[in-house]
Amino acid sequence: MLRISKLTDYGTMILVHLAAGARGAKEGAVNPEHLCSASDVASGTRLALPTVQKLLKLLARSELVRSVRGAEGGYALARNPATITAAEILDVFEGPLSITECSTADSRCELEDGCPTGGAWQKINRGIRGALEDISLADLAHPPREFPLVDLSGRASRLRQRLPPGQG
Amino acid sequence: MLRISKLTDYGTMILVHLAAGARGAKEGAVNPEHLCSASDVASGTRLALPTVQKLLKLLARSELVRSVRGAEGGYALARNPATITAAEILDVFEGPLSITECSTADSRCELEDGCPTGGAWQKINRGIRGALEDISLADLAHPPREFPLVDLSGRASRLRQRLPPGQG
DNA sequence: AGATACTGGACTAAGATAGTCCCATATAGA
DNA sequence: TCTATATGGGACTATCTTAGTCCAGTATCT
Ligand code: FES
Ligand code: FES
Repeated sequence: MLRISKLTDYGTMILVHLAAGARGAKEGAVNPEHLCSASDVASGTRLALPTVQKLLKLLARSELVRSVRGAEGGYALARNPATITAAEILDVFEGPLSITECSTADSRCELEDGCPTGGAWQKINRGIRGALEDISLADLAHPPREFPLVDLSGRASRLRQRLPPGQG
Repeated sequence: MLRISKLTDYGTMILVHLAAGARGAKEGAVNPEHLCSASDVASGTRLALPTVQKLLKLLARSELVRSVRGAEGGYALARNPATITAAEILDVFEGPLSITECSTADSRCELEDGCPTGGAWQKINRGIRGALEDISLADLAHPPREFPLVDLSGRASRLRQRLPPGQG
């Protein structure tokens, strides 16, 4: 149920690597200036290099990761991991697709008139999205810690302001 | 993000039709004895008949719907709509798949050692499932009413006892 | 200049999905 | 008993999506 693609899973691993990899570079403290090359990430995550390259290219086009070209170039997180939400990560890899076809903003559902569910899935979707917006990349990068997986009541998330408009 | 298949969406429409259709048959009160044929459901939901047949066959094999063969036969919900959860519905159509490959019970993930996320998606998945277990088919069948889309804190759902073991 | 490393996009194989169709079986009623 | 009505099980195909690879181009550092 409710699968995400492998690519999204890999992409999350890569993001976590970037979040944690910046730490290992300089004596324990996080160094946002540190750049990881695609090869670095591939060996660090044990994923195939071409796949990592593809995903990093995708990430670099998003707001989440910045890149520096040329020798000694590489990738780094564009923002603090604490301000990157799981919902944003899913948006990058899976697009702004919703749980059902008819709940996307732009697609018009031809069944809507006869549909007896009346947007129930849409509401469920919004609730799930709310939950994902309360989980940050920093949470994902610290597995031993229990992160706050509570409360999908749909109230405004404290991280909401980073989201592009029209995707809720 | 987090798509469910069209078939699952259709299947939910069918279930809602069965839940509501039993009502229309006899003067407003729900009649659990009323059987809907596949053709009834197809015209009621405006879905293609072969697709409806396929989905009803699937549903009949699950615990959610019972069937009567032969002339004057048809389908009806096997249980009260209030005791059927959205999580169960997803299980029927999408199988017990989890949000990521490595979070299913039986599949062993070969990346687990090097995986930096340490089961974060699994926890997210469990939370989402908790939310889906708190939404009943009866909730889905009453769109005007606001149903309780709150609290995915992971505590035991009050409907949990109907779920088959080993899928939480 | 030459090496390094990202950028953009094409491309393919494999798998999942959506939808249809056929034949067998069960039941009710004439 | 015969026939119309329905479900049961499964095969089958076209289409879309996914996963993974590869190449030619561009920017930057030494
Ligand atoms: S199927 Fe599109 S609105 Fe319900
Ligand atoms: S990728 Fe399988 S456990 Fe993380």
